[in-house]
Amino acid sequence: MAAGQIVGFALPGDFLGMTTSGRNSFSADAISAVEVCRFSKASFQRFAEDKPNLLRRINELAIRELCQAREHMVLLGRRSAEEKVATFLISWRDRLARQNGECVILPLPMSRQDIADYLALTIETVSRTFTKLERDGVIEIISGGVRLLDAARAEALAAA
Amino acid sequence: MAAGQIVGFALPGDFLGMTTSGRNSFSADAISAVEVCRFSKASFQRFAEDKPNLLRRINELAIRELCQAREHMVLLGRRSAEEKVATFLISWRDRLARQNGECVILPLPMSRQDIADYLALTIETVSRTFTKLERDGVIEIISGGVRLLDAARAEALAAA
DNA sequence: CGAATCGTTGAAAGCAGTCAACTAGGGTGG
DNA sequence: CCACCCTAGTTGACTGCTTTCAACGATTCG
Repeated sequence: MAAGQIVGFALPGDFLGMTTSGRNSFSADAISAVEVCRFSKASFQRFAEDKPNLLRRINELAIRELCQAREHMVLLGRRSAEEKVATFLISWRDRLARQNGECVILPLPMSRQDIADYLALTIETVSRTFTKLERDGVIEIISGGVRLLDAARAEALAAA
Repeated sequence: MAAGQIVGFALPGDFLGMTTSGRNSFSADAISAVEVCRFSKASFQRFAEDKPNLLRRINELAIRELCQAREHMVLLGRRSAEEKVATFLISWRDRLARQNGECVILPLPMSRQDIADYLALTIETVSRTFTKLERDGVIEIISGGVRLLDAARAEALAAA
């Protein structure tokens, strides 16, 4: 599917409770092998019925996602292609780091089209921007991902 | 403050529980006279402690906001200035209608700058787009708002 | 080896941003 | 009461970034 809007990439352990809601269809696709735990909304609700701690936890998750969504709005609306891509790389790196520890090589299992949809860019602009970042010595494009050569510069672009 | 990001406009009765969260500062400003009920997060949490119905209700609110935020992402990333403004006008009209019933005259108490920040446009583009919509007979610009002359066309632009 | 898909690159067009001038209202102080 | 200023909004000319359209490489799979 071309030119959709991707609102996020999930990593192992992530909770996707809020992605689909009635007819407001947001769906979830897999870009690599997945194992999922799935609950029906009703039975989950029954399960959580008398567990205020769990409910509060879910609440916090929703609020966190909401804040992220709002951060992402700023990104979509106010940042250049280069800043978008840099921000994407840095936050992707940080999320991976939280899972596997620090690393210089960033695997990017999603397609350029997915990145484009996530950043509200075209696939061509994403590609060009990757190339530009490589020319500038910020990254090196390798098969299935990138090597982050100049994290400081990337962070500067992301923070901008 | 110029060129910020406005994530929403609140109407009477709206719940702003999720707008500020720790250091992720999103703030709320008033553009007309307001009456607010304010709870500290802690005491509200204590109050809601043993009321799963309330917690679930809050949850639904958060999820609704999250979906709206995602819809808004699509708007910010994928729509032209004209579509953005039309979408803003239509959804603003619908929200007003839910409060006061149908109306042709839409009061716009927020400034052009606010609209621009909400739609991730510049004030000039917002102004030009209003003018264009007026030239095309979709709206008439009046003091403090607009008159919606051709709702169908506006809706078409908004749905696009 | 072809076919297909994904990614890269180039050239051109278009939309929104930037910079700047101008208008209209609203409030203040002489 | 009027001159002045200050802000909000409009409009114009121009630039520039991203998109669009198109061709070209690279990799995979039958």
